Amino acid sequence: MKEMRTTYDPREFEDKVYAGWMESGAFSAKIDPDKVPFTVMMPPPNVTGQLHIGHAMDETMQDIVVRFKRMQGYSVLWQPGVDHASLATEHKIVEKLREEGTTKEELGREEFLKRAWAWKEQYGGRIVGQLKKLGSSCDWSRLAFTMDEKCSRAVREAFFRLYEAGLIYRGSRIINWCPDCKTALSDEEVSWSEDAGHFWYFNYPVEGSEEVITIATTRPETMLGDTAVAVNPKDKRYAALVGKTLILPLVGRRIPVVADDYVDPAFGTGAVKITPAHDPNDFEVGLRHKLPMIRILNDDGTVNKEGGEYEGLDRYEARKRIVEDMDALGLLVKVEDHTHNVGHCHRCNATLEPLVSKQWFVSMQTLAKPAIDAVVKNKTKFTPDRFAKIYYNWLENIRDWCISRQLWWGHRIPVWYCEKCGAEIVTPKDDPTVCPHCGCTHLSRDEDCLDTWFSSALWPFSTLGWPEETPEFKYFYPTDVLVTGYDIIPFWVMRMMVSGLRYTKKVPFRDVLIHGLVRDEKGRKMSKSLGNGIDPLEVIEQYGADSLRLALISGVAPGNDTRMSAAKFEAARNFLNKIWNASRFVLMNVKEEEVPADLSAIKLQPSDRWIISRLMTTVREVTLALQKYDLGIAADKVMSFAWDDFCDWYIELSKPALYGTDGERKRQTLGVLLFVLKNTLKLLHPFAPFITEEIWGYLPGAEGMIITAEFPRYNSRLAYREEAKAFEGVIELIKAVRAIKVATACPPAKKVHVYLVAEPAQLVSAKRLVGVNKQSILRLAGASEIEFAESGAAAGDKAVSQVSTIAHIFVPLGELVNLEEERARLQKELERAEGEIARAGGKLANQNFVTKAPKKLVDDERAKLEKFLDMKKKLEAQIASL
RNA sequence: GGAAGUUUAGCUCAGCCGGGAGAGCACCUGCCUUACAAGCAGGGGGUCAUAGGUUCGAUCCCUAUAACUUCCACCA
Repeated sequence: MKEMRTTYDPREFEDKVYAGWMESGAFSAKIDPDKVPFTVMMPPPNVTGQLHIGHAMDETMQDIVVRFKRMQGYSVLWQPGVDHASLATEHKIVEKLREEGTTKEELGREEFLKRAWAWKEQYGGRIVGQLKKLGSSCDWSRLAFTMDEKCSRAVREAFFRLYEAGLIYRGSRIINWCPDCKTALSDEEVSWSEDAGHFWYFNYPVEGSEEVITIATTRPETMLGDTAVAVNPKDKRYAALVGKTLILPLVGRRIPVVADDYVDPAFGTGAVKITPAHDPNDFEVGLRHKLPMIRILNDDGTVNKEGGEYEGLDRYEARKRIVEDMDALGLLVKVEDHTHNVGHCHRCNATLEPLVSKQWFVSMQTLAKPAIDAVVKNKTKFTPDRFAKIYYNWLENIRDWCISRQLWWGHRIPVWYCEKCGAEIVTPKDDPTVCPHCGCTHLSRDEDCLDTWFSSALWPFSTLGWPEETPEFKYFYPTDVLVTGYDIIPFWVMRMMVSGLRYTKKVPFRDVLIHGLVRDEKGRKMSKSLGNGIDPLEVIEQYGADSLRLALISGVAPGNDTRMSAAKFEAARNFLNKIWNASRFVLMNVKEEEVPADLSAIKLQPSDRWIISRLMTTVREVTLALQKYDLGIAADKVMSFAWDDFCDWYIELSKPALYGTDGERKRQTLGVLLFVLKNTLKLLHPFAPFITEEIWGYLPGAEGMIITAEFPRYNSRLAYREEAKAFEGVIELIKAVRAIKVATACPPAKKVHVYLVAEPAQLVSAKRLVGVNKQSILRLAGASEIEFAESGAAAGDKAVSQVSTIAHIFVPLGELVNLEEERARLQKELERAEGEIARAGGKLANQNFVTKAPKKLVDDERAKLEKFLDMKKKLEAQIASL
């Protein structure tokens, strides 16, 4: 047998262990009619992205669930994949081109796409390697890409179906435009921030009079596109002006004064300039009053030919010039500081321009209804369920989804236009060559791409081959659980639900497990600009992947944000070191011994039954917690069992047997140690897969790999309830003696003689329990001898005592005892007992409690009262004897 | 303006069905006890944000208040 290294060093084996899993085929999903499928779709990270701590948490949670289910015997498919991330990726490539001194327009579409694919090839594998470092047990042979053939086919089909149903339309709307990325963005892609700006007050002269109307604006340059000024119909100040015509300064355009409820008379001057082409509200006003829409900006944010003399200026330059010019004309009334919410591009952070533009939209309202119903009817459940409310909130207030992007990297919109008759042609599969309306062969394809999320929305079934009814689709769909952060609900969860129900008539997943954000130790979001990001790969390098995983889930409640710091990684690493050494200890003692293979061949001692009982309780708790996706609680239960019960108690208790002369007893104890260790490792495996697999390889009689071993099952025959409870008395006894020694400043190395005085009724069982465990008790309590006596007098005058469940403990400490301190200590004990008596007595004196509370509780209180009354009596006697 | 969340030990956070408040870290006291000092043993520390209510009984349920966080809306 190989020897384990003396220290836990994850770098030593993690890569090797992962390679072993890959080789074994343990990750590969199989269609097995005899098994129940369990499917998880990995949220596809950006293909050229890098693993960050948020991914690490998301992946860890999925891997825990997947490994648990795999060990439970399900036929597991964890489908991995990567996303083309249209805007993010294109943005990076454009950046690179800029560094090279060129642009995508100069390159042209074809050449640009070549560069993009090359970029994807260069960085596409990076994230996959990083996921492997983390231990992700997904089926890599099925690695999907949102732009691969399968997914593209699904995108095409989905678009076709929606188009045919009239749910995709093309129209002019105000959209969020990023002048840097030169594309439209969906509402969800806008990030808002409070920016310091100004409020400029301008006078617009009334035609044919000396009168003026004062408006206020935060974006003076948009006045170039003004086609009206609006006031509230109830506003008496302006009533006379409604219907009059204004002369738009600098431009000279004649524009009307209109009355519209949209205007708040109390805000600003109560008169609003209306720029229908550059503001969503103004757009609505424009529609209501049939105002012209004049777009004044080019795609790059410069003023277009509508701007007259301002043409070609950047929007901010134009703003400056216009304010100066208005001032020169005496039409600038005043300037105020003003902070307001401004939309920014979530990719490049440029200030967005709302502008009117022709885009493709999906009408969401009819699609949203089934998605709401499915959650109402519990076909899909959110964990924690409060996120269902967030989900409803979104879907109930949904607006149409702008799906076209002025990008090249992505799924090109599958719409062709006939150059002759102008017909729109959409086909489900093959590209059209002839116009079905006029027979013309001059067709041109729409230049734009689809929003990345359009393909992501199909992920749960496009990866399984939909629209084909593949065996995979039939077996693995619908999927079981989707794990993602709450920030992705509107982008992704919602849209998958909508598309899943629309195309497959089924919910795409039965459970949605939502987690929070990983923050830094001060609770701040991690960001590049703050430089407070934690690189998961560095953590893996320093502490190992298992430590990272444990740190990410322990002590975290579902859906809550969590703070990460080196302290947490260290704590996790320390725990794993404990496991490593405990295993090493067991193995060191096994050596050449013939250890019984299973429990039935072992004559179990009280301590054996106690640890097995604790193991069973833990198995039940962990299984339950995992089924409820309470991963933090599950990890906590395994860890405290492993450390507190197994390491600190059972291993210590077992030492006398291991170091003793009774070979049979030694082998039997080793049998129990191995049994408990194996089960502990299995319980721990979903959380810390590497170390458990590595140790598994050293264990005698451990067959195969732990990754495919069966997850421990609760066995009621091994629960040993009564015996375990009785054994707790031994633990209490040991603790009591230890406490006495510390409290009396007895040197740890000095062994004490312990006398026990038991109640006659308990004497026999107490003697048996103490007798069987005598050597362990002596060792753990630091005692030289332990014996039963008639009374405390046996311990002599200067004895210290403690009341415990099994017996009243007396320890003679001779000259070491400081009588004053001992009296104070006992007095404190007495006060505690009296407090308990008062509490229990008070409760029992309450007639309402006695009659209305459950009988068991009342009985328990009575028992407690008696116990403490007895304790009080003994303590008083002890104090009196000092 | 709408919605959700949080408030528990010095810090970070757990706490399932209402029935004596928990962990890790930090702190204090001892220990290099032949698996582990990344460790062992013992210990101190909490009006469970505030005020009401329901209940025999509330950290937990209800109402209100306060503080903080996040998402949505986006008055030019």
